[in-house]
Amino acid sequence: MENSPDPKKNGLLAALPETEWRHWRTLLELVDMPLGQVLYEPGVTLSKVYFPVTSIVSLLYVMESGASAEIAVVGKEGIVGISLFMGGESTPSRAVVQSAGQGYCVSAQMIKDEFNQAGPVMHVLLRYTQALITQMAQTAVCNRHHSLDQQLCRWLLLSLDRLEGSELVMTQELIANMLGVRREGVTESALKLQNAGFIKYARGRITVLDRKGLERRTCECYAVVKNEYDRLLPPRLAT
Amino acid sequence: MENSPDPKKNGLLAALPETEWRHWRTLLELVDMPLGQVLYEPGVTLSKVYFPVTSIVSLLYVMESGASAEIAVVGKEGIVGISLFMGGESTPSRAVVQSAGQGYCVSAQMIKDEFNQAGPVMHVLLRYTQALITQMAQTAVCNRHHSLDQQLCRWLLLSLDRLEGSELVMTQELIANMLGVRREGVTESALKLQNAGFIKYARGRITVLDRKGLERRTCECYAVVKNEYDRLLPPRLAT
DNA sequence: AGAGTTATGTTCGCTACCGCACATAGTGCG
DNA sequence: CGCACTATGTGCGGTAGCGAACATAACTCT
Repeated sequence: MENSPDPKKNGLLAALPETEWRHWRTLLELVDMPLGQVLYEPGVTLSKVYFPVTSIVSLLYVMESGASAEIAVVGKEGIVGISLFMGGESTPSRAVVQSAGQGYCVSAQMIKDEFNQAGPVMHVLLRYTQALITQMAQTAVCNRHHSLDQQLCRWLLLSLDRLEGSELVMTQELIANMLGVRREGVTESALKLQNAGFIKYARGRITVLDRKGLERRTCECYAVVKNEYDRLLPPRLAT
Repeated sequence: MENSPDPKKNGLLAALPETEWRHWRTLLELVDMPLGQVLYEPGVTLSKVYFPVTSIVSLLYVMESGASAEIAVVGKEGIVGISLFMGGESTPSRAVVQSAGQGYCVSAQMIKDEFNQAGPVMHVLLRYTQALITQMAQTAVCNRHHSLDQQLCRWLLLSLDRLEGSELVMTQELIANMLGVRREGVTESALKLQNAGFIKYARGRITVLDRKGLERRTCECYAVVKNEYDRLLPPRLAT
């Protein structure tokens, strides 16, 4: 592909020591990840893992009724498919591309082999997994206690952190699916944010105008998660 | 202590291969775990891990406002303190003994050493961690979509699975704290369950009379979690 | 037995969100 | 241009759970 993004734009790949890295380059396959693509289904053994670079992936659980709820979101800081190295090989949730982009793909066998060498790769992946756990835990807390307004702010901020720029391509309908609420509810909350001058949007494009404003309006959950990611996966002197 | 429970009553300890086991016996220290004991606090580096045997431990997040929400529950199937071997050494949540009992305690250094041998101990712990992740994820889903009635059933069943017998020593006030709801709400839901003949209770003692009844009334979340624990940690030919 | 404490039961007004129905406005495509 | 489609806006009745205040009942300690 003409302009492949640097694999080191993915935080986990960037965290590999130089010796590991030379080996890994050869294993990585760049893939396009279009909106809505399902990376894995509940209960199905994974065959690949993905390191998003410009894409964002939602882990979500879809109920028997068809209603859904996002459990966590993975972007350029992480990896999709932790159950492979955790040993379960599958999960009850589904991974769906929430924001189109590219990522690097590695086969199940390779990631397992690398992990099982029990070296730095393993330790990075485990620290990432702990950060992911914090995100899930805080999602549970937030779902319990916070208003839709606050949750929308949190969600926008989490997405923003995983993108270049300040524009999200994302309909309110989709956001509602992720948050597990009504589309109308998202419309109302989004209006409030727009009227406050924090965002502006039109037909599936949301532009964040005032990040600090969102941070002021959201609940503590965002900061808890952010701090934990920063603590566990300190940004390297990246590209 | 006169009548120490068999350490192998803990599912993870029971899953150790015989060779590991002979070594481990010597590391385990039996401890009493009284109701309300805090095993770790948010952000504090853990110094021990706990393998509950007859106790149940809640992992919960306490908000700035003082409100709380349970993230997951750990009993004789698991271990309290995964952040030690995951590499973070601490978490933003708190671990509190929800049902008094005993457990086995191992120092931080020992569990890390054992884990870092990258053998069967590590693999068992990681599979357990994946099961725990599923529980957290499902808690998030349940908090989003299900009624207090259903959540109470789920909570009772999760506790029941981690105890001998069918009596829980637990006030409605405490349950409300765990679920992150009002005490009055728990009273109302509990009344419905009592009127339906599923449970009976009085002043901090809840007796489950009809487990199947609870299973019928709860949401799918309970079964999802239970199945995942059974899949990831198949019961051995234990004591 | 009596007093204080803890656990549970009940009521009331309030709010956020739901489900539904429908209105409006951009966008793409013939 | 005009039509169909998609995204967003709005109104309305219903309800689950909230916060607060208070009632009752059981257990504890002296």
